[in-house]
Amino acid sequence: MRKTSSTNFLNQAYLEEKCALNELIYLLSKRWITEVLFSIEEGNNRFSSLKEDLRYISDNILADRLKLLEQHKLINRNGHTPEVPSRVEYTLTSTGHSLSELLDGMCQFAEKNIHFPDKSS
Amino acid sequence: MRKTSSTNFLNQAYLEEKCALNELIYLLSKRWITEVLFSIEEGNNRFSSLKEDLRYISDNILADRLKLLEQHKLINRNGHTPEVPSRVEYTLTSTGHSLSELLDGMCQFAEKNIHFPDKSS
DNA sequence: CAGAATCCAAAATGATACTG
DNA sequence: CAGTATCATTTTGGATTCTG
Repeated sequence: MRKTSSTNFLNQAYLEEKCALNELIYLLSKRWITEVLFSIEEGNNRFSSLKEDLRYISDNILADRLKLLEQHKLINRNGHTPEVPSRVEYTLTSTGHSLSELLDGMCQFAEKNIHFPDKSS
Repeated sequence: MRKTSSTNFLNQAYLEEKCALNELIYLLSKRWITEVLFSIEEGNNRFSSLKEDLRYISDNILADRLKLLEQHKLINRNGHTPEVPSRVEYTLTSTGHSLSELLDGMCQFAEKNIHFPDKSS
């Protein structure tokens, strides 16, 4: 739960309102979220399959990221079949695919242009 | 100071090593950093000028972001003139300009394609 | 002016145990 | 299988005070 009165919170809100870019970056900055997106794109569309692919992710984080991606309409969640117990499938939406392409571009940019210093700061 | 032994840290390192994209996103996710970049591009090339433009930023954060941008060679820091006391100027490098353009593209994408849910989670 | 140092508040991550 | 709940750890942001 977030405190809606802190300067910390207010600054975040101010920046997100100022430009949608900040909200997109805020989403992407959640750890593992791009990996989850890519992994689903590669065909890992089950919770367990994703967990296996992203070895070091923990349950609650994966669940949270899936929820976030779904809320932003980047993935679809198909489940709720009453017969089979808990069989859920995730797939990318068209927006999800677009984002994935955008990220590919960013990745190329990053590899070409960004010089990464040592992290001794 | 970060603990280099925590799973938290190790996962971050793992992701950054896996793809430069994650390192770029990690940089961009630092609050205010894109605003600082844009503000410098718009001609605010002094510490005080930036502080004025980005009303709610605090000194230490601004200083930290400038340092980060410099380390990544996205901005130049011209100062150290012994005559004038503490007159420092910041300008974008060519990579900084490229990044700014990339971010413009991302911003358009964000405004068009991303559906932002309410934050009641 | 352009920060650096210190300290506290807040948020994100992750380990573990549990559930329908 | 696909999560949820709780808790502790780690990291980040920001207010304030100080300095060459």
